[in-house]
Amino acid sequence: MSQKDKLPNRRQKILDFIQDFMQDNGIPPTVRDIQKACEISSTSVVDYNLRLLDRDGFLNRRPEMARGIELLGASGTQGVNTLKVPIVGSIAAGSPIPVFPNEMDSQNADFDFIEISSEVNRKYGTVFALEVKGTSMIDALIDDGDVVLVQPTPNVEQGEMAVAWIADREEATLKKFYVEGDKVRLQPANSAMGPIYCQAKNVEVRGKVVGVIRKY
Amino acid sequence: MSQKDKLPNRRQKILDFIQDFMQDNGIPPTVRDIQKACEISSTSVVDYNLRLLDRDGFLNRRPEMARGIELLGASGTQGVNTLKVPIVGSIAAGSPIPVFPNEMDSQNADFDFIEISSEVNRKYGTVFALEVKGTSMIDALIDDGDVVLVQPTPNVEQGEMAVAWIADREEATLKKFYVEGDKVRLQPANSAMGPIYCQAKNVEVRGKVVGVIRKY
DNA sequence: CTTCTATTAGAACATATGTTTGGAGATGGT
DNA sequence: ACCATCTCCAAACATATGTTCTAATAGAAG
Repeated sequence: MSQKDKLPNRRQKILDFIQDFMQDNGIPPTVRDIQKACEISSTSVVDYNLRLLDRDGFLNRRPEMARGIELLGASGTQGVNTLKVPIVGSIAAGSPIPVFPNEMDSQNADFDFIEISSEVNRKYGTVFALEVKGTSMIDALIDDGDVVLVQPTPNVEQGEMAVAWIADREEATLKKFYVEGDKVRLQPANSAMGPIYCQAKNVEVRGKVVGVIRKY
Repeated sequence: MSQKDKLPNRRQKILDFIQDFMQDNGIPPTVRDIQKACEISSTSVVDYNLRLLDRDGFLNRRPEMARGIELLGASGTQGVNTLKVPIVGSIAAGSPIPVFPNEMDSQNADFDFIEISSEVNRKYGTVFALEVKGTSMIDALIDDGDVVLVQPTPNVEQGEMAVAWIADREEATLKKFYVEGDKVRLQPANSAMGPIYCQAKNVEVRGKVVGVIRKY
């Protein structure tokens, strides 16, 4: 596939910050904004990393233009205030997860969509949606059939709900995420189900849950 | 009310250009961008007019910040496909409910808003939102702090979640609704709480819950 | 006609911000 | 060890961009 080699830490941090900054301020940050926020010693390092991010297609840079950073990655950086988020599939403990929306073009008719306000997009960046199958997260008040909004990010805090990919099983699950030493505990929110323990390197966090939508 | 006095030609032109520019480029223009586009002889004139536009509330300027223009008003922030629904208040078993949004004008700053997609509006008509206080509906997977979307309607099916107004108590509650003969049973979704029985004519259904939104 | 305010002008100024340069550590392969 | 490559660093550099100063012009008000 494409380069899904996890982005270098610093570059990921830069990307995340740009996204945050644009959510908060509506305009892209300057090189020096990034420098301060990511605690980078020199603007040239920022420039260097931005160039690579540009080369690898994560963003566009408009030369010699103040705040000339344009984030790429589908979901249009501006304009319309409603987004159609693909419900890329369903997820439950033990069920396989389908393709991931890295190169998803919104035209693809194979998926259902859910309309969300761009407020979500401004706040979390590109998100996708998964329909929850089963009641493994019932104690977290997430029911069968609910739709969870997932922000694709490898960074999850202790105890946050996350979509985790377990490499050797080739399956994804929705669980609360805990790092315990070099292992990872994937905790269902269902008293009838036990946690899963994995080697940390065997688990890849695909994103975290930022919202739940239920329709009656 | 405010100055409907038509905006001076030049200032209108500037506003229009800023809007167009942001539409096309995703970021605000510079003073000099405006100067060229609007054929203004000097940047100081642009600055002058921007200051007035700022003063009159058409935009915000962030001092000494490149491209620090932020359009205000209906023009920029609000899109066609998004609605702002007032969160008219909170609701819980036993709590009084505030004014109802019949003649609510969206200007009223007393309320928070939640942005929803117009899809909801198409499907259910005008809806309003209530923040849920307490855990009286916890068994229905509605937690404290969740926001429920309510469709104002007197017609509720057996067992649907509804906002009920109990006349003689002068209070509103969020409950599951059951008609039993000439009485009405208002059933909390919390095993620790018992149902309320009322005379049917004493209960007025204000609307039913059509959705739940939760943010983490 | 004065006086005041609103607006325009041109130029210079101050700094915010993108870009470049030369070099130094890492790290991995040969 | 040596070389290649990636990454980082400090400092300068160039210019993009917001801001200010002074003066001129046009109406409106008195």
